[in-house]
Amino acid sequence: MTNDNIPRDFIRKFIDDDLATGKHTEIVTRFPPEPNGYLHIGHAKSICLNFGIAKEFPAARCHLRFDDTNPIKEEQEYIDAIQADVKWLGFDWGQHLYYASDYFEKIYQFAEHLIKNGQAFVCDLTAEEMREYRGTLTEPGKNSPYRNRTVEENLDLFRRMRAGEFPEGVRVLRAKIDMTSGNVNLRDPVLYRVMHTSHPRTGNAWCIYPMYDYTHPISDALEGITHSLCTLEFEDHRPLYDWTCDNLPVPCHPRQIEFARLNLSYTVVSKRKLLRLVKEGKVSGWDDPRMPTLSGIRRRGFTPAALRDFCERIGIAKKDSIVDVELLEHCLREDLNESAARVMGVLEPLKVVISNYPEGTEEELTAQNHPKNPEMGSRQISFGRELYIERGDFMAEPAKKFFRLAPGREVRLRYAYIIKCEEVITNAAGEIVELRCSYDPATRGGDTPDGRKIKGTIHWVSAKHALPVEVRLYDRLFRQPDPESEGDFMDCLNPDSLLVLDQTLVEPALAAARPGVSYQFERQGYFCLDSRDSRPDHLVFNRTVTLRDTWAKVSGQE
RNA sequence: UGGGGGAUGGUCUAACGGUAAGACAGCAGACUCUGACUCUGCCUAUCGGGGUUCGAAUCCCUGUUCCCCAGCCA
Repeated sequence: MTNDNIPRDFIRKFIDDDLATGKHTEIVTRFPPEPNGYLHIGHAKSICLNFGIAKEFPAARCHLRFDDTNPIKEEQEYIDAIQADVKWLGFDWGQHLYYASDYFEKIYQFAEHLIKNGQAFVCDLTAEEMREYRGTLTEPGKNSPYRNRTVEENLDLFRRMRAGEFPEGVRVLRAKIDMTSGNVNLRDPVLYRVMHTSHPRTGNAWCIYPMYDYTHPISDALEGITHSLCTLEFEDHRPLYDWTCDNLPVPCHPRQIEFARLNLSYTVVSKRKLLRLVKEGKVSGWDDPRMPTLSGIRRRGFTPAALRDFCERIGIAKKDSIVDVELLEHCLREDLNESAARVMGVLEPLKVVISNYPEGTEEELTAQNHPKNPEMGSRQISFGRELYIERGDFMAEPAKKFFRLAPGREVRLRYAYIIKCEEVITNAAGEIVELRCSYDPATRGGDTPDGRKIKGTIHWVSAKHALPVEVRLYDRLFRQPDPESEGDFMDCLNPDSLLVLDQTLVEPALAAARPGVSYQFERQGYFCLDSRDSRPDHLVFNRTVTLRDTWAKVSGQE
């Protein structure tokens, strides 16, 4: 039966009921993107819902259908990218890949059916006139003067629309419903408009294209969709969805159910706004690792498993909400903590010379690839007289509760030795440029045979063996939790959302890193190779997310 | 009286007439060769007012408040 681990949201309960009452014996959902842009994390919620249901229920499937009814906005590039994103998220539509454009002929015939039944008419009102006739939210509209054309005239005109006899904008096909309806969507909505535009899939076969409200229920019905899930703003459109199914000889009448779209704190999730970020150069593109697009977060190092877990945890409801990004980060850390191999990388290096370590010698030490998972094995790391540690792991005048390196203090070098800071070397400007330390040969591997407690353990790299790389540190794109609410969202962009470090030194083993594989730089965070800008002679790593940092919280408060 | 939909801790989600639950965040502590992970404990909620009931987040009335809708976009 169904998976007990998945919470029973109201949609799944509807489906449970439909199965229990025998209304349906199989369940069919669909994910219906318009190929006019890239998928973002909001789409992930819908994908996980629709494809998730298909996976959970015994006889169920989910279709991927492109809602390609507006050729001026749609491109093959997006069709390809969307499929790649859905696959990456871990879902499979099998043979069920569809396009609304595949149904154009049927949709057209249905339109003639409506005309013949006196339920649709060709209207010559201009766009502006139609707006005037539509009325307002509080005042009813009035009938178009063309509303009473005969069936014959409508049929003739509509066929000539199809034949390309009219320029764009002069004639449309409208449903004949009710111009006085409180629901504006029912005030004789447009069904077809003329567009002398080539379509990515149908080419120049058509110069009239059906509208979403008319196309969607037909597409759903033709595919045998049982539950047509969409976002809240389509709630008002449901009467039209139902009207369409009720008045056409379609094979079934799917049930449209609406749920709240995903909003995330400190980010924007709307194609229009994301497009603006791209167009105004605030980010490097749709796949900028700071973007909430699937291509962006994939490049950033987010994992499909973390995304799926996230989508499951946020639930499905009808309440407008803003989910805390920290939940997303939590899901990510939880997944990455399990799977990422540990490695050492020094983001901002400070040179350390081990004064009592014999010059010209080096040795190999053993480091665990994952402390909680021995099956991931271990590796050898080189140790020598000259090392680099993180600048932030040394304080000339240590703050209270700071238990890393400071003058006269001891600290453990992870998997290596206990060292003690003997001398601090500064340059003419007074900046610390090097530390002279001594090491305790008895503590090889990091153990303390005498039982002494060393509170601090820090990461390091061997100066001689370290690999210089570029590292990109990302922070949230916006400074406000809800950038969409207050004024122009562009005004609260975080100027520090990207920090590029070019002095970073990492273990040489990272030369073999590949995109899509995450590493934990111990004590720093999770990183992955950048799939776009990294080159063999100039590796670029993206920081996916930091580790939780209690110390930053403590020290930041003082 | 335009139409449609919502209101449960800081955030998200459960409970569907019977002890308001979980997750995230936060706080305090334990553990630790990652100030990570893990573990323990704590904090904080039913929009207001009336009713019905032995008993209401849940049912009724009323008020408040938030969101969506006037594309030949989806």
